[in-house]
Amino acid sequence: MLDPKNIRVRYAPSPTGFLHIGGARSALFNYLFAKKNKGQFIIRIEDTDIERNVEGGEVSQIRDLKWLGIIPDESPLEPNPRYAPYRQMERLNTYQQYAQQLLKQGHAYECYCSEEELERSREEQLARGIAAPQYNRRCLHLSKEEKNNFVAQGRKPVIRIKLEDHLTIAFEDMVRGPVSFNNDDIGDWVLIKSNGIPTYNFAVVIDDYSMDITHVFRGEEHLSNTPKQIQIYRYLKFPMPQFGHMTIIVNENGKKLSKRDASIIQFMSQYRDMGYLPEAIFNFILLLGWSPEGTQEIFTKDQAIAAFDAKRLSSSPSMFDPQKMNWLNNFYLKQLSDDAYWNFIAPFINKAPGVELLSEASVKQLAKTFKDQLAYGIQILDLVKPILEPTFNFDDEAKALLQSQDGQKALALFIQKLSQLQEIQGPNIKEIFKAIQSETGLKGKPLFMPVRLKLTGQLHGAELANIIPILGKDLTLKRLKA
RNA sequence: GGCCCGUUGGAGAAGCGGCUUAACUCACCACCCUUUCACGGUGGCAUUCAUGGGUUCGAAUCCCAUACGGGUCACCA
Repeated sequence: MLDPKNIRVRYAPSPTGFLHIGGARSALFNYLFAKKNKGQFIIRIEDTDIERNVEGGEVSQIRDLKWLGIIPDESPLEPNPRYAPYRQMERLNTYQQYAQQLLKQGHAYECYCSEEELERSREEQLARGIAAPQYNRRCLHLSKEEKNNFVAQGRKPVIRIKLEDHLTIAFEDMVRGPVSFNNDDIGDWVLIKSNGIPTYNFAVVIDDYSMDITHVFRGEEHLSNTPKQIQIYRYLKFPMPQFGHMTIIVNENGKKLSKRDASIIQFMSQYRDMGYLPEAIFNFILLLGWSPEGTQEIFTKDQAIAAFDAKRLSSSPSMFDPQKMNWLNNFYLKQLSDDAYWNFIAPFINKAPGVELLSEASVKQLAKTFKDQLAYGIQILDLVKPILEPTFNFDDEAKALLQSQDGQKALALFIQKLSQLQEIQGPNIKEIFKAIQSETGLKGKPLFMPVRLKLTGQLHGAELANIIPILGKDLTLKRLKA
């Protein structure tokens, strides 16, 4: 029996791939809804497409979800005995049992049509001008003899549902409001495939019922599946959960993000590998298709749970904006303590070519220098390159500065003063520049740029007073004299 | 094509009949800070809510039509 006071929701991925943005978002909103209502969030694995399942799909999905902070109360790895098992391929008996019941009640029938026959019928209908061809019910009233004939031919039947004709199926969608479909636009679809495995639309109903799921938030692509499922609920007299269909996330062309879409990085593991913080991704997808009541944009997990309200889920599609994602990640990065930041950035910066020239303390300093502008972890490699492994391709402006009398004078004086310095520290470097300025009257670009150019090959970059102590006296002088 | 859903600035969006000549955030632009870059700060950026009708004293907000976009029509989920 459904207990309306105990909210149970689920995220039900098929292990045909790794966790991507769309999946993470479905999971997130289900999770928030559960936690907001003190209910349970469940992960169920829909692995009935045995052809497309991939190795490690299930494990990585659960791992990546947990990384994001989306922690299941129940999953194949942490089952509640009352509801286990959590993989559909382990629940085959249950589906079979209900399919037999439907068969007995006359709400389903065996169909022996071959793929070719189905295809032919489809083409015929198309030729007759029927826009949405559907199953022609050829096998609806098969005699025992006809069945035996098919079996003798070695055909294996599927089980199809017998839809109630002319039935309008209406429901209240938690995101979209009232929605209705007519059964006449749907054909008798397959419940159990000829290999004995249920189709998605059948298995979800049985599972959502068996697992006492009360609310279903899923992607818009399932909206037109819902009437099919509701028909099963009616036949089996199961209490229905509430449905809410969230919009899809689209790419910059306005199309649904497909797994093959190269324009946007969409797998969680890729974001993790690139150095995005789980909190930032959590926060980012939270705001994709949902908005809070006020103007708050930064949400911790607990704040998100407290603020979450399914009524504020958007019904128009949203585009994934990598720029805002970067902004958010940078925001969270800046919040990190120095220690936490170092723990985060070390694996990235330690891969930078040339890093071996520096002591760990210097590398730490170097990383810190870029903390405020870093969008994501591996970006540190680009930022650090001019310092650790500069290339010297000077443009005209740079050449002019280096060759000018003022520039050469400033550079020479800098080298001289730096050589005499005992301890290289930021304030000392600043003092040297000040001294040169008062001795020569030079300022601005001619004063600073020659040193910067010889040191990093760039006209832009982090403050010299920060960089030079990191590189140390020897390395600095070597580059300046080169 | 049938069915279903959607349409507020470059992006995410608030707005739910008068308080709106439309919040907030990202991006963009300008200025300030600054040797430069970045960070930070200040300001600018939709007289208009896809279009056309209607309802109303009054509409982005309600209704209808059109256009455009998307989802779905499998023995995939």
